[in-house]
Amino acid sequence: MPVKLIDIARLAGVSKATASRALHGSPLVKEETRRLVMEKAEELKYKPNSLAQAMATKRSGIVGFLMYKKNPPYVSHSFFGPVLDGAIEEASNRGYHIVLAAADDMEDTFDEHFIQDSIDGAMLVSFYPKEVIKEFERRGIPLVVINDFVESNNNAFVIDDNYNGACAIMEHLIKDRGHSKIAHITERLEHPSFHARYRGFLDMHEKHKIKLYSKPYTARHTTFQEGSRVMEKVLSRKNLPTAVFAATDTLALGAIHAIKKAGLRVPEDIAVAGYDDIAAASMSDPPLTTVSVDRLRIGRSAVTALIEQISEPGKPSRVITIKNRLIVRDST
Amino acid sequence: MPVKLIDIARLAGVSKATASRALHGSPLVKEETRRLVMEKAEELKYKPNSLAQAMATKRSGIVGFLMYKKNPPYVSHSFFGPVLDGAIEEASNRGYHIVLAAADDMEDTFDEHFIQDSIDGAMLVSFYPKEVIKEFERRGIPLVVINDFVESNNNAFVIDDNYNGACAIMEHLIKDRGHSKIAHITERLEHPSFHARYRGFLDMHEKHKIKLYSKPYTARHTTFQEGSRVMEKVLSRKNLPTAVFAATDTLALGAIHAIKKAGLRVPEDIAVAGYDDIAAASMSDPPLTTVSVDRLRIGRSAVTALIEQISEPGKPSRVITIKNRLIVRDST
DNA sequence: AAATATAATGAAACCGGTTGCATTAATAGT
DNA sequence: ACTATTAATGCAACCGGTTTCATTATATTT
Repeated sequence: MPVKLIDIARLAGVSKATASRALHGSPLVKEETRRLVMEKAEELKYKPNSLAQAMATKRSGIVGFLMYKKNPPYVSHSFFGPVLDGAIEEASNRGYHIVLAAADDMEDTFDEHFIQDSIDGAMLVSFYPKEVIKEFERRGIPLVVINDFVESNNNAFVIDDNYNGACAIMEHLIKDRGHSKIAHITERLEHPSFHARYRGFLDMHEKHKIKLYSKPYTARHTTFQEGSRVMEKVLSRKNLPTAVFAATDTLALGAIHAIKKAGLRVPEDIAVAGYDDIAAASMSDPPLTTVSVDRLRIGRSAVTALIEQISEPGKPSRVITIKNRLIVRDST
Repeated sequence: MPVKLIDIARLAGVSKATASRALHGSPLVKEETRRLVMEKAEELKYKPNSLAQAMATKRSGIVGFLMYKKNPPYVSHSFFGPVLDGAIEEASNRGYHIVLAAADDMEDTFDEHFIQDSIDGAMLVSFYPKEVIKEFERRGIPLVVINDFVESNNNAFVIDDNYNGACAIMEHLIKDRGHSKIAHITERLEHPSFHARYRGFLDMHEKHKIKLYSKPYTARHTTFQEGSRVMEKVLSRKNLPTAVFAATDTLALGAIHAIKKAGLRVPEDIAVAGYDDIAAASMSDPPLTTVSVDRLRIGRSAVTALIEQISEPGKPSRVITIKNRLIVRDST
């Protein structure tokens, strides 16, 4: 039923080969012939079958956006969601499509029917084990990793400038607001992002010659409840901090909740700063001071980098750092 | 380089045809042959090329998740995000993949390279014009529409039970809390969801014999800022309401912000209820009373329904209503 | 005008599977 | 033992494009 290449070829009185070439602007066809073919194509509203095309060219125009199945939310995650949004936008502009996949483990990742051979490349978010990255490389699938890094040869890594963001927050607390007893609430420090933020936390203490208030408090997950729970632990100490730097906004919002519940005021008694600038950060009471991570840009850059990897196979690995911005609101 | 069907066929000493049939458990092959083939396939870790397979069977195993380009955010939207999450989960369980597309207008939607002929069906979120839905039907592409409805023959519609949710909120405000001056903040009433919520608002007035406080206040978009701005208009009246029913949580949170800013307390001076139960609703101060819309389930049901439409072409249209739940928190 | 170079075209193979139909092997019937 | 069925298998066409290579039409050179 749908119009096929052979249809317009016949109508134009040429072969499939010529028709195909004409539509791709090959210099091998006479200008006159090309016009004729295009005219007919236009007339019949011909659209090439993308599967057949992918089959023949070994280019599907599809890239994968891979998430870890362990812990939903996937795309409704306050970080991944906007990243995906940016990726969609960029992909759409460049004629690519994004297919989503959530896998349990490495084997699963590559068993995924479509990953196997039908995508031109992939983006990895979440915290994938290093071997997965290696396996992509082994199979020669172009890959871009978001917010993680591992030594390798042919990948791109798009990373928020966590260290500088954390430094900015800390200098704001120390220099602009004069704090010197600052608690740090974070999640798994093994993760590069949290680790970099922690390093900023430490280094600014050193730079401004103030001593640590305490070791970091570690939440089990990045949730409001955990932020609240961990903050309660902080509040149970005799010696309270005057400020809290939470490694994510979600944790920060939980912390604010706990502080208010304890009858203290934010920022008068304890100031709170977060990281990410998620939607809820500007809607909280008080609005949260944080670091705005340009997640849309991360997504866009990831797609851009991926397309580069695709079109220049063998391109050496590189790290793309996305700048962020301190947003001072009323919580500090 | 990758293992092809012909490879394992040769290794097993059979033809491609037999190999293919063996792998699909066709009753045409001898048990013994099948075992041999499967063994070889296992050995070489054979994975069929999904594009070739799609090409031959005219089934790609891909479904589209279509969004409107007009107003990002796409997937980071507090409603669409979780819906997509649910869809991912269900699709993943059933061996389907989801490809994302954002289009500007109808033409664009169908020009989208991949939509054309490579997806088995599609889900429509956002507020698509009716003609788009008709066009899908005309082309015979299985379609599921989320949160909208239009008379048609072969589609499924997955819709939150907006009317009952709104009634629940209103009865809570009226009966449990004794309010009788209730303002309604909403967005474009043309949209079926908002319209149904509004009907609930009206009908409960009638049922409980209380008269309307005012006409609905309409925000230009569903944003915190708009919620706040519109609430300020309400607050500028001499005769203040004792409660506000906002058609979305985002608007409700904006309203709370405006109320607090005006020096009034929530819920003591003015109670506020929202709708959706987005993540921020439980993190606000005070935590928001709202209707929990099971967006994950909406996404899962959409995929389930879509797969049904795909496997039973010509199946008549139906509406699938997803139940919701009143969540009473401290804002009322 | 003939020989040679170059521009356009088409036939056919290919991408990697699935499936209709003809054919051969195995089993059943008499 | 010989034919009639039925069970297994393979050949080849097909899905809808792209691309190599041979071939024909046109232009250039002498």
